[in-house]
Amino acid sequence: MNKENKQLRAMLSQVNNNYSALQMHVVTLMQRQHNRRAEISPANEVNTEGKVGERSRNETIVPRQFMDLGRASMAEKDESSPSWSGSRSPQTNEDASMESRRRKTGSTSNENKDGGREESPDQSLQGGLPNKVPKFNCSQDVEQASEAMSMMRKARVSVRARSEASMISDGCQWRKYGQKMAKGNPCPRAYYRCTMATACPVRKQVQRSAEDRTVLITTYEGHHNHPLPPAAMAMASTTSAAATMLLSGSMPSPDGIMNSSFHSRTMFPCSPGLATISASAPFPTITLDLTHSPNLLQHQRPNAQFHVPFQNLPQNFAPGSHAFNPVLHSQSKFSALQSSPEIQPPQVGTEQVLKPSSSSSSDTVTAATAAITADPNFTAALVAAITSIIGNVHPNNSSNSSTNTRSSNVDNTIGKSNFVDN
DNA sequence: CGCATTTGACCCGCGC
DNA sequence: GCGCGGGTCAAATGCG
Repeated sequence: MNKENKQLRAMLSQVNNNYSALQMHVVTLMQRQHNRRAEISPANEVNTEGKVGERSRNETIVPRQFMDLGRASMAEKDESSPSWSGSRSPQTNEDASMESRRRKTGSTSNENKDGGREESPDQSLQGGLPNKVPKFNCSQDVEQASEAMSMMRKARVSVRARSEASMISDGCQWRKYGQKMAKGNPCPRAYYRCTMATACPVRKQVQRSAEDRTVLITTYEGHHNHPLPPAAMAMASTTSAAATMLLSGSMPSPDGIMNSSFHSRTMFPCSPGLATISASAPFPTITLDLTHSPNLLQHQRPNAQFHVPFQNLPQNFAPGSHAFNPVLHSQSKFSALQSSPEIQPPQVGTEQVLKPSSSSSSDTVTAATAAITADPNFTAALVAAITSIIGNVHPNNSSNSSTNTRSSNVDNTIGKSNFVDN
């Protein structure tokens, strides 16, 4: 098991490294494309109104597709830093406006009291994606990146798992800051904030399912701004990747597949019923359902060296492809998808089913993330890693009384489940 | 005594 | 404008 763990960790790290390399590549290409567009923009100004609208729509798509890149680029100035958690970034205008919006009630007494509220959400990714990317120079990019970050803060990853405990352990330390009765559910919803760092913006909500009280629904939001212990890394990476994938696949082009004005849900083909996207505005949410698959081992192949789908992506990367169309990329990896009324309560609104498109566009960050997600081997391996890591680390991770309740429950839920994301 | 949790109050967005 | 519901704050309370 330990040996396997080491292997898995090494692979995970390699995956992240590849991801980082890919990010850099993409950002470089984006910059080139942006510069090119800037050069020809005067010609575009004589377009019809419709064309102009279309163009501006495209421009809003780009930063959101690569929101991580934008955030990372702003967060990290020292490109030589190998840090996974990255350095703290300066507060962005978006944050300031968000904060002022939140605080515009006139009460300024605690304006600076709670550092977390002042924190920029443009932290390194939950789970720590490298921030080693070129910096945006154009102020428009910065603006767009800020918007993207704000969206990232809003993106949520929901994990459904069977647990008797009040909270599943994910390796992080959480402090409860509120509890509310939510409409339509007799069980209260608890609100937690990460306390591993003073200003960590990550929050999570924990609530039992109304339909099945044994199911615990944990919803993560935000990105850690501090290094994570291995035990937390697994879950954080998972949720972060899921959020990234969700957002990269849900760009709100007005005529897009996952228009944010829709309530859309999507299942992953590799594991029907295990992962669901619910992109209902303004908080697109991806749900990872760990309650359906009875036995992880069923999904593990003996001697399986899990395949990392995008390991060769940089070579395949083609700037002229659909690389900048997130919708198409989501489509390219979501195949034979179906709606999943049994996973989440039926939602009012339109359900959209993503259909496969031509495969030539399968080499972007979006596709890579989706590919990881869609790989059952990776998924199964990650579950094993998480399970064993939690088991190993647990004795040292006792500072949070809430997480102490984990033990058997977590092992029983996560360990038996088929974890859907990377 | 210090820290975490509880819980009522408050803020804010949204729909009517 | 008003009410509702989700989310957060912060004083009170509990606990080790």
